[in-house]
Amino acid sequence: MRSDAMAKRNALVAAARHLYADRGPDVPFTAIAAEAGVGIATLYRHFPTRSDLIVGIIEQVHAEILDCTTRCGEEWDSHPAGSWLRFVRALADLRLGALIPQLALTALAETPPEEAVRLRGRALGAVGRVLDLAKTAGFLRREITAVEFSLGLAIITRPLPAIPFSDVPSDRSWLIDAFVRGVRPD
Amino acid sequence: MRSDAMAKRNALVAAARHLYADRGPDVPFTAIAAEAGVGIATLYRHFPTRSDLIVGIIEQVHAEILDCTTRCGEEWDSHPAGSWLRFVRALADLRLGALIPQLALTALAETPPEEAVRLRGRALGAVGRVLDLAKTAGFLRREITAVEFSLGLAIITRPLPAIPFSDVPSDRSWLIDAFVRGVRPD
Amino acid sequence: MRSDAMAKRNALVAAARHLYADRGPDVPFTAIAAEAGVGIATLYRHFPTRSDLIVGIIEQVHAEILDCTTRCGEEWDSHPAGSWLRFVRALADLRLGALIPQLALTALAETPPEEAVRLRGRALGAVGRVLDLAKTAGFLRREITAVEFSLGLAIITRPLPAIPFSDVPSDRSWLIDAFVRGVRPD
Amino acid sequence: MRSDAMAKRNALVAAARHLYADRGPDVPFTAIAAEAGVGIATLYRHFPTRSDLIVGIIEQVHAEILDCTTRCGEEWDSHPAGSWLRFVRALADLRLGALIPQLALTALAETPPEEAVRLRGRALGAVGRVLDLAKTAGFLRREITAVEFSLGLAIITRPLPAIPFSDVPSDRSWLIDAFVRGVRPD
DNA sequence: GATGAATGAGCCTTCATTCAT
DNA sequence: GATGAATGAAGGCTCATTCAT
Repeated sequence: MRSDAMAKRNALVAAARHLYADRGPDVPFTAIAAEAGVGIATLYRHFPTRSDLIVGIIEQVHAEILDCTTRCGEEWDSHPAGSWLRFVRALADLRLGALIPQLALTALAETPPEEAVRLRGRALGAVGRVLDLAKTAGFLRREITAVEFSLGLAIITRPLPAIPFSDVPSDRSWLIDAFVRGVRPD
Repeated sequence: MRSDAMAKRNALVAAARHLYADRGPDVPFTAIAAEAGVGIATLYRHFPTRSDLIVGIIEQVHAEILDCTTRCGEEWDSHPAGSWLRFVRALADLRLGALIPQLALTALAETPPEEAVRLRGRALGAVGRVLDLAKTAGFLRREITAVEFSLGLAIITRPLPAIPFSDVPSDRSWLIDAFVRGVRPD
Repeated sequence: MRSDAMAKRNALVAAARHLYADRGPDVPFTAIAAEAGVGIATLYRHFPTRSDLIVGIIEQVHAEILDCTTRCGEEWDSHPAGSWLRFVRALADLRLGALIPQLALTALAETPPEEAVRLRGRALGAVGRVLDLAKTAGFLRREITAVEFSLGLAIITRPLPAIPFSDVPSDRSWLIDAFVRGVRPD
Repeated sequence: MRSDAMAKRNALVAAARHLYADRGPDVPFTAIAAEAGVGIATLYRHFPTRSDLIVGIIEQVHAEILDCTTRCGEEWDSHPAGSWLRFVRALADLRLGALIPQLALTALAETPPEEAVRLRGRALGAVGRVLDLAKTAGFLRREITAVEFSLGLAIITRPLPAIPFSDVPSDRSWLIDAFVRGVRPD
């Protein structure tokens, strides 16, 4: 039963992450529970408050960010330029922007959960070390901080709600590439 | 009496736009009516559906976009570079991003209102003409379309909900400047 | 419409008072609204918080307490003993006890509503003046305060939930009479 | 193992009784199980229905009532007046009133459990015998029955929810004393 | 034409109860 | 036998929308 509960917990985090990214911050909890295939009360058992659910997502994202920075550090020396571009695109693929409104929600009622603060600090540190490599290699302006860089990437990858104009491009790699060029020193 | 009604209509549009930009997309209709100083039924009289209110806002925004393009066209020849930068920043100041969730809402129920499509087309045309000047002057990559450019600007100016971390910079001009650099040809 | 709204407001207060006394403090708001013949949202429009509804009831009760004290004061001189007994029984008939759990509820979240405090003070003052007459006439021990007297009466008139034993007497006048005797000086 | 189960059963009854008296009738079952230091399923194993738990409490209370009546009977002849007063106060200390809402709950679904009826009858009989002594000694009016007397004591010892007025006295011995005086013959 | 009162639908949250381990 | 995870049902509350004045 312990492993079964863990599976449901993971299903809930996955469902929440997917639906938040897909349908915006107003997804009903009932929809998350349904997507995960569990009852609403099960969601509350695993995540008593909204913050707890957010922290659950952040834990996943945190691990994935560390994957990105680790891989980038390993391949940096052999091909810095390609490594840098892959790093930024990999970070962008995490769709960090989808988490912004959730983080904001946790703020309304209280101070951010301690665990979230800790994880965020660690991730920012790891990203900062990659940014230092990039600054040294001339890929990144010296004045841009890890917070700014991450926030910028989050902003331009923040999911748009479905927009009723067919000519709106769904691919946003052009914007990411522009961001990469835009943060380069002159 | 006609002018009185017109004043209330304008007050409603201004209130809606202000509150959407300020408090996010979840502002209750009652709050909009209250901000405009009218009853809720008056809002419904002027704007029977949600889309009608959005169209009302779009009309205002449309006029302001045309202001930007017109002014930019007038000053272009004397100082193209400064004119281009001012244009981008002026567009950014319109905070087009604040409208995105509202536009999305109108999509859920129906096809976008004809009037909105018409206005959007006109604005995109005017922006496109400025972009052509910029492309010729070497400020903008040829492959970037008016839709992409506008959407990019909207994305990076989309209001963030309040975030519970004090180290997040509230000023976003650095991102706009990075965008301007990033859309430049190599 | 104004008078119509007032009628509904009164119906809500009456329904709430009746159901609180009859079914205890856990009556769902839906039941109160249904008893008053209005929708649930109408209840919330008239009484945005639980406290507001309680205050509404207290206003009614307050007026009735003042009726009791006034009448008692008028007839006192002609027949003090009968007047005193009638006064206590009339107070008991108000079933003040039914309000106790409600007052407690308002306390959990916040300090008691100012209006409630004011009305309570006035009612206690009026009751206190009658008690002074009773003390002088030898009907009441000197050490018993208005608060104690009222609370005692509230306690012994607090409604019981329906109890599944048929031999439980529903009439409680014997207890009230015992109270009257018990507060007399030796 | 039998004694282990018995210990848990007793812990559950004690927890339920304590929490009902302390936090009111709305205590969740999970809180009772937690207070007793067992899982929720264990509570259900020992007490399949709500009535069963109530009966468990009644058994304890019943034994304590018999203690009171027995002791009172033993000391009656040497000092009747003191014995009577001690008896009433001991009964009051049992806080029978705290059980009233629970008894009521068992009534909603069904007829009272047979075991409860039997225990109640025995306790009422024992109390009745003490009351007879008191009537003979001139401490108690002849017309007051054992049910009335017990109910009266339960009513005046029923726990009040916390009340938000600081001038409300928490001590209620004055009311019990008034009750003792009030039930005396003239 | 303007007002705001009334309404039902929907989401959030808790709790009693059952079931798999 | 004991545990605690899972569940649906129910109440609290808000909001978009309609109607009577």
